[in-house]
Amino acid sequence: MSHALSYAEVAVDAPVGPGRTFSYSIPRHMSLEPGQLVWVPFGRRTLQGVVMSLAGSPQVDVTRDVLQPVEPSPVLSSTHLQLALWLSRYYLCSLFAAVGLMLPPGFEARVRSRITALSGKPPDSSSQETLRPQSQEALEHLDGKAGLSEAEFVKLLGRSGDRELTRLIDKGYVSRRVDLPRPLVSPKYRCFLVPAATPGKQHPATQSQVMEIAGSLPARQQALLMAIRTSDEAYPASSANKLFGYGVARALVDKGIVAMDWVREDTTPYVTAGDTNGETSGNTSGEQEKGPQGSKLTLTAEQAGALDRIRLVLNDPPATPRSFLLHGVTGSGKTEVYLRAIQTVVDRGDQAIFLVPEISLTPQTLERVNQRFPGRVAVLHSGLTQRQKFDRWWEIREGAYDVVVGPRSSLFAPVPRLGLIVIDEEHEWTYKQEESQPLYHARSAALELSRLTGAVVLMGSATPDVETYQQARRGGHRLLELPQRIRNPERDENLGPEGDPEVASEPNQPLAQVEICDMRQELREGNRSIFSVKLAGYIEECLKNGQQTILFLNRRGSTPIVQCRDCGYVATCSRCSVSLTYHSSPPSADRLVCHRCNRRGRMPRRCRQCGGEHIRQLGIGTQRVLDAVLERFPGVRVDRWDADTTRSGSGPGEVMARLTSGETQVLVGTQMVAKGLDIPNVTLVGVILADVGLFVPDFRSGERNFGLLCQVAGRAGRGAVPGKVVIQTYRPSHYAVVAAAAQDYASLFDQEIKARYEMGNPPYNRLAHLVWQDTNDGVCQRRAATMARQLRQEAYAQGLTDVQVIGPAPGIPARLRGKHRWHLLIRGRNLHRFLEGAQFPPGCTVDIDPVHVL
DNA sequence: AGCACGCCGACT
DNA sequence: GTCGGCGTGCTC
Repeated sequence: MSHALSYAEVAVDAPVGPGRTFSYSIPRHMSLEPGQLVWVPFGRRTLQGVVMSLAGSPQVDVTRDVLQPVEPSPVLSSTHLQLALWLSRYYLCSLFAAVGLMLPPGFEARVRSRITALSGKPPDSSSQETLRPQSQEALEHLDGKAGLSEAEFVKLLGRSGDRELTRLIDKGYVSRRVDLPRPLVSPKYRCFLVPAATPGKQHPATQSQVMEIAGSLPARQQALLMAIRTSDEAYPASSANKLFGYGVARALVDKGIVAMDWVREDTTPYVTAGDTNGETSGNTSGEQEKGPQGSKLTLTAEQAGALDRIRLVLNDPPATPRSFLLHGVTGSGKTEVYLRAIQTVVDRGDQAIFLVPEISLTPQTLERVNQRFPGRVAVLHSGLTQRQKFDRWWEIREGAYDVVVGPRSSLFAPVPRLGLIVIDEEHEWTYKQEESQPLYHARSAALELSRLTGAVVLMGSATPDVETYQQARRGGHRLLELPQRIRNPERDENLGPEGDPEVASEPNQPLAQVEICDMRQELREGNRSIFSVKLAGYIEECLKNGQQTILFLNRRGSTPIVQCRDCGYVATCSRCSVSLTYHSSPPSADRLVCHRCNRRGRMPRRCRQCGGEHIRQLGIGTQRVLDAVLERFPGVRVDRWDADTTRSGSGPGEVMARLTSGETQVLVGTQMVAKGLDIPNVTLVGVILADVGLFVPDFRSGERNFGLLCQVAGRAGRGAVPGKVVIQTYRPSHYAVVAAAAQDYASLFDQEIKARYEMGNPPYNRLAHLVWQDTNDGVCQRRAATMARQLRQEAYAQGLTDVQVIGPAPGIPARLRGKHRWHLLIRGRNLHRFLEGAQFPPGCTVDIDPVHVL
């Protein structure tokens, strides 16, 4: 055989550039395969890495050996390795960071090094005097001990202890020993004893043969054999040791009479939706009866048409594109289409991944998936213990489930034959990871995974992301429209009293009646209260009829925006057309600042548009709304639900309970009340001030507010009485408000896409968002500015006229956890080619395709 | 991330 | 003169 591939290209757990691997030699008699997790030496350290590929020759002349594999066989498939490579290059993160998304939970580990004293003899005793007293003390502390962890010892050494430690090691006072930890969680096996199929190696044992052999055995072995043979269930090896003594089982195994059967322990029962419901819903009592596999429901013509088109692509592997956007109004039966598409894949022996924005908000959807595929659904969520996550991972890999349901990270579940990826509520920004590297979007990653595997992607939404919708219109996805609500709701058959957001709760139930209320007019008529005459009247009526009201306040807009109360004008940056932010404290006291390009201006005393003097910051807190309710309607039982309530005191459970029981007459809340609440007795929803949030200096604020207002409006009138919605605003003509009131996605899309085109925002350009954070504001700004200069030069040098560098500007919030933030936006048509070569310094995070640009 | 190498201010 | 600050650069 020709000399084998004796080098491994390894993605090392170090912050190195995108796609970068390091070459290691594979020692003789160690065999490695791509996808294996290994320990490798890296500089002075020992780190984990993943073997990306094997090679006949290394990248450099001198290589070091792979130390050892973490597990004997690969943990990642070649598909996942390719996906990781794509993620790393696209999102500009280290290859290991990307690979880390796909590793079995609990496998990532760092070495723990221990410091031990070297017995007595410092090589040259003259150096004894040069030791710092603190080091002397630390060394004494070490005497007679088995050693200290490196961290503890460094702490003992005091100031710049790490440097002192290397000196002590070099001089031979102490030594550092590294142990490679086993994975935090490793597979747990239980050993069972079974009668051997082939005693005496060759011939299958007949009953009499076994009895014959048994007869000649020592008494204890005979007894154990009988126990094993007569046991109804698998006989655990642990009982054998306990009851018959250690080594008895061993003897039987050695004689080939009994075999050991290692079974991976199933520590978790199959999940049912009940596991994840928590307290979010007043659930159906008792066990849900397991429905038949198929549904008795007949599909509407539209649903059937959509499903046909999906099946056509499922059955035609070369067909492209392999992605669908299912645009269906609330109640149009999208979930039924998902379920049948999944059924098609499952019937041919493949699996599906079903992504949901947030597991706790979708109990009804979970319930339906579980009913359709009883016992074949793995629900992944943050409530699982490490152990449970780990076991679930291996079960999925072994093909124990047909459907994996979960949040964005579930996309990387190791399903063996992926046929379909469903992305429910495709527009939700929880699909973008924002807190830790890689800052990936599950939708983009799913599309890449589809390219790699041929799996079909099915995205659904009532209010699609305008970028997705645009791509669908351009042929990038196949567009499926479900414009009609279905007439024959299935709630009575399949669901508990909580109903289903997909299905109208009453046949032919009308959408709530939405009214826009012009607060400028109210002011002109002398009404300075936060309630319009109309809303106040409706609340009163609602109270009188014993119905409940939800008052919604957009909290996202805690940004101090400046608005004219007479005409609704909002101060915006002339260059960026995002709203300006009012600064009251020093460096730019009483100024308006653009948080995109950092342009600054004076706070106007009069409105630029109408000359009026009622120009001021807008913003109302939940507490103020609460007080206003009590003032206007004394004695009314009013409750509050926002981030503060959730964190402290009476949790959301109590708030929910009071609302469900009908005790609460008026609920004041933020974002949290917009999603999922389904209380039939809520007949009125008031949006206190739609303008807040409409003008957050982010180009997506219009789109986002449209979605939010649509959702809020959906909270009213879910019972028998038709609902009413009042949207109060100083800008009644704003396209997002008008479109939301009419529940008209097409209109929102047309205007939004035009604005995107005019401002050069996505999808017409791609974006990268760079954020610096530092305790020192000046340092932070300087670094961002230096980088901006370099990037502009580079773009100029490469002749890329389409690349723009915007900023730096202070972030929003300008300080976060004690650190100042400055940010920079890079925009361009072919942004990726430009960013490929760029180097980003530490302290700066790069967010490709950001969903928030603040 | 660590840990080198390297170049400037305050101390034995 | 050194010790030690932390600014770039490399680790197969």
